[in-house]
Amino acid sequence: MFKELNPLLHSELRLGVMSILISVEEADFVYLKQETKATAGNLSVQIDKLSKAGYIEVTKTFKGKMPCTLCRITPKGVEAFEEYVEALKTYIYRK
Amino acid sequence: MFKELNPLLHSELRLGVMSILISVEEADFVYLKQETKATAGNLSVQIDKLSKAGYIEVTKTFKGKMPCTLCRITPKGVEAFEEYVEALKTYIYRK
DNA sequence: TAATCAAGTTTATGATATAAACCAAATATT
DNA sequence: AATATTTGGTTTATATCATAAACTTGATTA
Repeated sequence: MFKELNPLLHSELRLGVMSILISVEEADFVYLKQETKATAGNLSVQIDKLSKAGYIEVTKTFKGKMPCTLCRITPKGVEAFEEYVEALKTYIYRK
Repeated sequence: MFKELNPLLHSELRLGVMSILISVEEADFVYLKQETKATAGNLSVQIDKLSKAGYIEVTKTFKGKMPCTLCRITPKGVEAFEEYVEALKTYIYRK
């Protein structure tokens, strides 16, 4: 019947971040903030959760002298996202 | 870019309930409980929220001597569900 | 050198999902 | 007939979570 919705992905902001990362494969904090229209604090917290779950990889570098937090999706993250989409379909395209 | 996800529908159980009601147009409490595998308490709370939002209509009747809570989706509920699905697609099928 | 801005992080809070506990009526058991 | 159990729920308590506000650190500007 219905598949379970991974609670880590069933969150507007985290889903937005994952959605971006699955298509671009690398994005920095500032870009993610712009695209998702999130506040910095919220984004920081949610990036942390995705990172701790092993869904994304976070690298802290510098762009010139400014700090720059780079995010990339991991294979585990890709898998989780795809599973989440499959699960969603059981709610949306119910037969 | 991303469309907002109606928080009332962006909840596993409420989405499940709406998903059922959009296809069958009438279902009772017991059926919804079976299909969603929810606890009665949780289901009761979520049905109440959907009802207060005007997304579903709840009628309390009897089946024989046993109480029977019937739920039907409203036009407003159909619209909200369809909008939610459109919004979801901006996260899932991102161009 | 003081003020402002950029890029984040930490903390506080309010909302939310969920289950546990409860209730009332019907049915089954002794 | 009284008691226990089941059915169909509702109410209440709790723990988690999303979010924004407040803070930090270093760079840039006035």
